[in-house]
Amino acid sequence: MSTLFDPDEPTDSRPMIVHDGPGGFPAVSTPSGTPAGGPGLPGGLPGGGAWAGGDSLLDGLNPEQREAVEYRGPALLIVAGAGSGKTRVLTHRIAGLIGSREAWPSQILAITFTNKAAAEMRERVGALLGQAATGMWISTFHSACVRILRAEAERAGLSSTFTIYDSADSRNVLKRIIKELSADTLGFTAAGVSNKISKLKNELADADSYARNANLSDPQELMFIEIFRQYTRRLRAAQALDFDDLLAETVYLFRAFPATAALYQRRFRHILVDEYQDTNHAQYSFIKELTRPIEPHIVAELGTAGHHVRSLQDASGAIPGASLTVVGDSDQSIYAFRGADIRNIVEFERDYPGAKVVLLEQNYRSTQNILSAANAVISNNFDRKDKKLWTAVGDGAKIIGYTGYSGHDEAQFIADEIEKLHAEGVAYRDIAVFYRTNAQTRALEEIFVRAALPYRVVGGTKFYERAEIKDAMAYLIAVANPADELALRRILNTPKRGIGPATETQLASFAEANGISFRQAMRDAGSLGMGPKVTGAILKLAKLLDEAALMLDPENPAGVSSVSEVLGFLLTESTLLEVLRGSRDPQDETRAENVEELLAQTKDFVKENPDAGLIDFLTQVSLVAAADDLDDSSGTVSLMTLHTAKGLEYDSVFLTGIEEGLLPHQMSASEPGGPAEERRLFYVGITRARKRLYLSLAMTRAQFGETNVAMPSRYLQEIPGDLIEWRQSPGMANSRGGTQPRALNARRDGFGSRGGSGSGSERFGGELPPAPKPKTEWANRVTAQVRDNGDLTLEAGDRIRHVDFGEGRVNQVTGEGTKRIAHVQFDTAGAKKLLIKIAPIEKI
DNA sequence: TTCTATTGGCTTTTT
DNA sequence: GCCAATAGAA
Repeated sequence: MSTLFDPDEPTDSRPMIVHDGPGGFPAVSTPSGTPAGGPGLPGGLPGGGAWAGGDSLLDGLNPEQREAVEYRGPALLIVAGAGSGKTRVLTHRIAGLIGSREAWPSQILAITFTNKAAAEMRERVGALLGQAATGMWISTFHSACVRILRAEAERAGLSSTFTIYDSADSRNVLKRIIKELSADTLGFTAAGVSNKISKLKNELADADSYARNANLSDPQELMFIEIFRQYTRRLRAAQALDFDDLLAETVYLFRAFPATAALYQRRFRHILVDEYQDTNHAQYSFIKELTRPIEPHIVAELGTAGHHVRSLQDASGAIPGASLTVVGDSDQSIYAFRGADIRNIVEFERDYPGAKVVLLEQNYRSTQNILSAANAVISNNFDRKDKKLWTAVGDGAKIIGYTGYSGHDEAQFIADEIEKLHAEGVAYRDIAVFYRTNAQTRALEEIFVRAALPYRVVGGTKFYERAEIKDAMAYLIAVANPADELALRRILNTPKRGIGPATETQLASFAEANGISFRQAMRDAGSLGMGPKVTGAILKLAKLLDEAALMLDPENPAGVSSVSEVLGFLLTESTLLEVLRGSRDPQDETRAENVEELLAQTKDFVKENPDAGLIDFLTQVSLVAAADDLDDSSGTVSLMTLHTAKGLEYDSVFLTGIEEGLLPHQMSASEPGGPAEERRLFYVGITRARKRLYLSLAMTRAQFGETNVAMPSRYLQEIPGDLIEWRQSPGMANSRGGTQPRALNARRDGFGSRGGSGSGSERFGGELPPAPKPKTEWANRVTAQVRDNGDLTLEAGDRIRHVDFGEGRVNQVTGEGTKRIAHVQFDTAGAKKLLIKIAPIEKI
């Protein structure tokens, strides 16, 4: 073990202890102590010699991957097809930079889109380097920005305790503004405005810059600008930033204060960005600012301020821009709707002249059949660089296709197939079901619950979006950031304390009239002349918050309490938990459990981050994403949207709802480039599968409680027919139950009539789906009502009748209480597992 | 003020 | 077919 000098934080230079890592990191200190990156350093790794134990970083990499790991220069673009091992390349590249002593860990900034990707990268770099990984910034765009903004809050004109508003919070604020301005009469909705503002902020526009280019004679435009202004003002007043502000404010900060930017430009010498195709303009600018060279006079300033600059300077006294590595695949760009600009990656070479480009096309994930399907689909997108994924692992199983009569029938097929796979030894955790819209989960969940299939929905209504969690969090936010009016209003009458909207308005106008904060107005409620009961309630709440704030005050002689202690105090004193527990609404029981879960989470947080405070906890919660809480070790099938599936992989993948109107989605049709983006989405879904891929659709789809006819997706015919084995093709599904006359359908030309290769005529049975009549004869019709069989007892040998599957014999009963499962051999429908409590069955 | 009943509006994807 | 917002009654 030895002590190395490391120019760690931009504001101070602390020595750092480097331990011998398990990988045998050589703890040899360089007396000069400056492996500072940048030009002038010898390229390449010192012959793998930096790696004890002889296992070179390059072992097991193909030539292109090696090149991507070894290349040294100002800019590198790695075009990485799906499953081509890009995370491996990135982590090895980072490990190489550090292992060869070209860079200190603290000089590395690796950016990903999700916390999960960041965690995985951190873990893998850690495995390669051991403890030496400490000090690196491996984080998402958003958390990197939060970190910078909190550190530089004063410069940015913010409180370092600023709150982060999620989209629901923003919409709440907008809703109030729209109501106050009566903008709803002009057709403004909170969601619509929120979208537009978000788009503008992603383009680094604000209300003023937008107003400059707007047509001011248009009342709609004028109103929008007014809403935008008010919104900005209110967030400022509440010391709050929305998601888009985090990026934009950081860029503004860097542009306004070159010396502040220089701190980070000096520190981060190697910047790596994952999923570059999904960057929007703000994110692009953030990276652009960070890689900007530092001018000599600012370098001199830094030097005088005691920052370590000498070894970084070039002949002119400037510090050259950091080296930038970006990884991406324009075929996997699926966030254009959120402002992602594919040009960022397409024009990278023009943007960073002299950039090196490495192409990774060998796929290590999927079988050739899956890749062929993916290639075939994506090749229909013109204006793309041709790129063909290939693999050495062989064809593998065919893609399985299935057309259900309804969404429930489709779900039943999936449940059955999953059980089959499981019986063959595929673990549940290696199976995933993808869909385009969250609404599709309903049918899947209904069937999965009945089939007693262990599953979990990734994303969807997230834990932290639940009302009761937001309530509890609002208490914490109100303590951390007293300026946050939104949080205060939220908890004002939760739990019910008799403070209605009338009182709320009174408080707000009192605050405005006297130029005090809402919180102060609450403290002064006594002088408002309201009823004693209401006044008392307000004062009690204000006192509670003040007491909680005191618990966190570093000046408090009683010592500083932890986040969990404060939350526990707030929950008890506010009686929030007590009220939920005592409620007669059965759902409140779950809500109470959720709040208790939150409390448990704060305890874990405190344990894992002993030095972190309330603000750190709130930040972490604000930035967790859907895919982040994905627990790989859990033995459950994962359900998620195609969007959250990006970056993940599973042995067996079910792509559901491959129908017109769903994929491509109705809404995308009107947008320019919409259908192409939807195709990429389909491509992303296909390429998640390692061994088995299932494509399923339904002939009718319930939507808004009405069943509508669904047509096979146009993308389906782009897959060569011989790659798919149809268990039930759209044509077969259609001809079920005899030959009824077929309705001519608009999409006829797409299917069957086109001469496909080989099995072309097989593909959809040659004909198109008719408009199916909602008949009860369909298999697996599921009634929406939740059945309750009460304490129906079954045991092996019993015969039962199932609404859909007919009669069968119970082979075995497993599980306990409400989770008892009957394993039934049906006479005609085969073997099924059923959850006894709710399955539509009766004993005979 | 709070609880209940009814309506209306809605669904694309998310850091 | 669900949720949230609204209106009306206690």
